[in-house]
Amino acid sequence: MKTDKLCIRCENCNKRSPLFASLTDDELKLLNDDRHSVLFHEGEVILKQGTRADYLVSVVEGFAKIYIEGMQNRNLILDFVKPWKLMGGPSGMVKEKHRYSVMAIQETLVCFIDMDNLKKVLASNSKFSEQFLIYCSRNYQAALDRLVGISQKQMHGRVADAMIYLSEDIYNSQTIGEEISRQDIAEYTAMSKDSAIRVLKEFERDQIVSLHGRQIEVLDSGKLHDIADKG
Amino acid sequence: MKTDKLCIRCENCNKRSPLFASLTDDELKLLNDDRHSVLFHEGEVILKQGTRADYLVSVVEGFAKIYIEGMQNRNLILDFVKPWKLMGGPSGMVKEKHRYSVMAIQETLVCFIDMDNLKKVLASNSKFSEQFLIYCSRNYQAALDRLVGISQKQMHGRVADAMIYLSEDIYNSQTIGEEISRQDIAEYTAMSKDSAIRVLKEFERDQIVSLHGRQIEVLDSGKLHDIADKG
DNA sequence: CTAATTGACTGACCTGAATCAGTCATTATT
DNA sequence: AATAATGACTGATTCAGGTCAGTCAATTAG
Repeated sequence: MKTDKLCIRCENCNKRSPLFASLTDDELKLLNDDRHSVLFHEGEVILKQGTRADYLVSVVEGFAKIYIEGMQNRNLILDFVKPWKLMGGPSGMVKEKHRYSVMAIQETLVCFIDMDNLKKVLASNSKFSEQFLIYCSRNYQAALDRLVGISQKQMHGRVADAMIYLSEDIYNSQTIGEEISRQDIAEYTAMSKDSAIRVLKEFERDQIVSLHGRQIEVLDSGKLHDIADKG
Repeated sequence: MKTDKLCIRCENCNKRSPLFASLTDDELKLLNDDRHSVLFHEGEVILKQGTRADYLVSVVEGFAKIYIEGMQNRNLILDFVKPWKLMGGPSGMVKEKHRYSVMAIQETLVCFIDMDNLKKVLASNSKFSEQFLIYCSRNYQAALDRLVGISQKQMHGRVADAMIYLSEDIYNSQTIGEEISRQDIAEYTAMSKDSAIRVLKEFERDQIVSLHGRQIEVLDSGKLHDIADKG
């Protein structure tokens, strides 16, 4: 980890979360107190499940995954994150331990914002506080969607969901980059790595995707949506 | 549905959610505008998935279940609710459609609070707004816990979780009341009704619970926790 | 009082998906 | 250059859990 990137002060930072748009300069200055930014390399843990949630973490640059370390060393990937996703909020609000870990998938620059300062700003700016609440609501709704998907769809549907999510929401492209491993797909879809590989291969056989090493190209997004809807 | 119960004004209501404790009389008066309380009978739908989320719903008296209507007519019960649980908040904040339905399991009295009034109060009272945010965070964390439980535990562990939750958090008693059907347990644990029955019978055989019709008595809470932890 | 319905329960069967034991290709190590 | 390690991939096997068909007891309807 090095800290030599130029994320000096919140007020000037053009990479800040759009959520922070409604803040005044003074409020940004407050968030800037005790704030520090750190560059993480691929595979490094940005935030570890079980540690005290003293900071709100903002992804400024790069790519990471949020995952829960469950039972018997099985992980469940909650989300893949790019700028400008905030993390640690929900746990931070209740000053508890983090319920998930975050790991850099690529070189990733993040900002650690002191939770007490965040709370002060939330108290002083009701517009911001409303937006933060909406932001948390969306996280909740996403969790509910995954709950239904994981509990009611079977492998093909879940992999289709993952392909759709990755290509449409994360990569905004037909091709899913090679930073996502088969293991990641398995942990995102709550299945074994072998099964994930099998399903992907079947999708390839059926001309739904084409596989080039780790890279996945979506060929037939329509069919993908069908499979995702059918379950 | 009838509305003849004596839930007249928020300011005097001793049954209001403890979350509302930090509100002033004026703020309660604001929430009271357009507020209405309704009594629902067993089996009646209090809140229907897909309808516009214009109200925050507060359970004042009774017992209900929150569930998502998923694919192929399968439901997933998110939670059993007693007073003074609030519902519809997260969807309401984003003025979207409700992501879940709520059905009365027993005769249940609920209060519908206008979402715009709630937003005004959230904006005016930062203490309340913080508590509401914490409340939403807890919902989110609960969803994450269920996500891990459902995706990583197998039947016995999931049923054990359900038994623990129902007896320790909902009923505060060794015995789980007969208003919970086997189907409910199946929908809460994301498994088929037949499998739920099977596991419960096995628990009875192993002296972990005893079954009297629908009523379930927890005999060995320690063993239940073991099973829940092992998965 | 009988017939129909409902929900708990059970055994037989079947299938989706995990596990295991490997191969192969690629990258890292000595 | 040889060796080890890693990750994608595959087929065979195993098992958890869903489905189905049906019984029984309790309630409801005619």
